[in-house]
Amino acid sequence: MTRRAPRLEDVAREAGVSRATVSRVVNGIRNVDPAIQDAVRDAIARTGYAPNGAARALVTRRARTLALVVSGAGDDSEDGQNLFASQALADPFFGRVVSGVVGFLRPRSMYPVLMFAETDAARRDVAEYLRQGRADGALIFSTHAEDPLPALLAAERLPCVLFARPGVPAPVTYVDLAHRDGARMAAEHLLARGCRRVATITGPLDLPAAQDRLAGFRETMERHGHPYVPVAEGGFTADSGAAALRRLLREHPSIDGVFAANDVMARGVCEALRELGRRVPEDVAVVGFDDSSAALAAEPPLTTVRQPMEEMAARMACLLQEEIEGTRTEPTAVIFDPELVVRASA
Amino acid sequence: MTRRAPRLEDVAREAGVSRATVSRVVNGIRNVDPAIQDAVRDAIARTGYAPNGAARALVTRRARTLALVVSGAGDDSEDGQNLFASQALADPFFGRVVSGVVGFLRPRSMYPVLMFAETDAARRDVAEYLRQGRADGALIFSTHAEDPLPALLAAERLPCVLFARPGVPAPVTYVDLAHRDGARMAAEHLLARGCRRVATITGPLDLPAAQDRLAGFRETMERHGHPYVPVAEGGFTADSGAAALRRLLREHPSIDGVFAANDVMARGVCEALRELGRRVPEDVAVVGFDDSSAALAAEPPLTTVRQPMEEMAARMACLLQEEIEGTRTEPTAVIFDPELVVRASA
DNA sequence: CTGAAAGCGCTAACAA
DNA sequence: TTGTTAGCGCTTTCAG
Repeated sequence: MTRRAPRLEDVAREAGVSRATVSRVVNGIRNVDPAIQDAVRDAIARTGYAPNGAARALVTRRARTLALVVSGAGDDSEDGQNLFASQALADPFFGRVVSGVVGFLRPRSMYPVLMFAETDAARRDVAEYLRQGRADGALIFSTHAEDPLPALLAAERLPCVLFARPGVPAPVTYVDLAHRDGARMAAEHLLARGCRRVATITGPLDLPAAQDRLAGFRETMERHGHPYVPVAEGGFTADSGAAALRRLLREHPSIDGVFAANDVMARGVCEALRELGRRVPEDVAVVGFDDSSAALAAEPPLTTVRQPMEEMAARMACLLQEEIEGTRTEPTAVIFDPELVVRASA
Repeated sequence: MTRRAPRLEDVAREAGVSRATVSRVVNGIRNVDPAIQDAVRDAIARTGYAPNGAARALVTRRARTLALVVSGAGDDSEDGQNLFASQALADPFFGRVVSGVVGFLRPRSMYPVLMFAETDAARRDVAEYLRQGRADGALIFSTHAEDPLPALLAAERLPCVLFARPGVPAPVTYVDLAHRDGARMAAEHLLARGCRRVATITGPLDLPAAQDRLAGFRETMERHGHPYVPVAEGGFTADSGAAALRRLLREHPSIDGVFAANDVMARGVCEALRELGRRVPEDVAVVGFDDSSAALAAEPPLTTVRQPMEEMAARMACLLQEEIEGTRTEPTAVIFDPELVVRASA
């Protein structure tokens, strides 16, 4: 006795009205007699009706679903496909992104579909998924600057919004941070607290964000009379941060301040300093970037440049919706302002 | 000139066959003349056809989508809704789960929809989403034993598979680990390496998994002549692990081995020990549980009981598909075997 | 303000 | 082996 799920028709009969009227009530369209609205709502409750998503999507040409894509730049060298997912999610960055996206979507009864696009095949799958209309658009978070996905989707006119300015220029909407301003804040804070021999550990320099943070930091240091700043390149991982710090100290043993281009590296820096017997912040002050969960997990908690990830991710979803609904047709860029969060490390 | 997306009809005309034939080719159904198959495939390529997901879902009554639900036990006390998502994703556990699920789904051109169910309202939304047929079933990962979601879905006969035996008994399929066996391995390893004053830090004891790990550990210790084992309860967080260790040491200063019921706590234990000037493993050996990313991040890397999360998650997806397709109608339990991974901490 | 009716694009009987 | 056709359940003109 597996009874068929109730349809609009059933509710209509129960309420003594037409399908159209029930549909109007379900979709909150005005111009329906309040009394009838109540009757319909009763009938819905009585029958346990739930509108069929596929039928609705078919006629409205909208899945009411967005894809959340974590995208890399790899080719089809297959192995490590599984690793990509776990590594991407392990980034403390990710939780805040999802939180922001979900915060925007949930009130709209929408939920993100999680996709990984680390190979050519996976990228084609993302495009295919969108073409099938299973998702209306994609929120793209690239781990590499050379990610070909944005261009791929743009070429097919599939709606998408990127996190961060694309490395390969493409007519695409994106959300980004004023990285230079953030780096400036870090520099000024270190100088204000009295640091005079300050170095910086950058992210991978093929990333625009890493370049901008470096440029902003240098700029500000120069303006304050420090034209030469020791620089070491890191890879945004804790180990790479620790290694970069050791390289820096070898050349410049008297460093008293470090700006690391993300919190994860800054945390590595703090650990390395502790091992070397240098106190943070007394001997060396450390400033991170992002204000990710790594900032609080570090010992001591990091002074850092906060990137409002939740709002940025939510805004991405909002921009994507506009693009899907055709409210906006031209690519746009929205740049958020960073904020200095002072904790114990500097 | 926004040309309408090509439909089955267009491909059929292009290939000079009927819609049905194109449909058969698209869906890989036999009994189609190879020559015609080629012609159809050509036509598909020429037109750039992609089957409409909604239309397909409408007629097959299947969305080809699974929900991946992270579920709590909270009520509607609203605040911290956003926190729930980021906290859940911050768990090193999560990356492996997603990796396993995606590994199973991707070859089937399926992708998980990410949902969070930490309040009554959110739980109702999950049920509604399934009732609408926007997803065919749910993979449920509960953070609390008292999670009401499984029972809610089971009552509506909505397909779902749980990670871990439900705290509230319900006729639901689930995947779990032989926790007792895992704890036994930990105990035997500590004893084998010569530890004689061994303590354990448990997870929240309302969780069946935490209870089982404790029981298995005690059982084995007893069998080997250690009827009394100091126990402290933790909360599966690093801080709670460190705190529990300090409590234990206060009562039992000469402890030479600790079994922590997860890696995150074990990591906290290692840090606390280091601060107290005790070496790991020379002074105190530490064994964790899970083999999550925390195990490698710890200093030293943790000896731990591996839980094959990826396989378990993949199996959940598989079991859910069976349930959706009606291949299996009775609730089932699949229990996985743990494995001891020996690293530096014990 | 409400109802009748025409599809949305596809699959799956059933016929040929 | 291929084609014809009847829906899947809903939204949305267009009449009334």
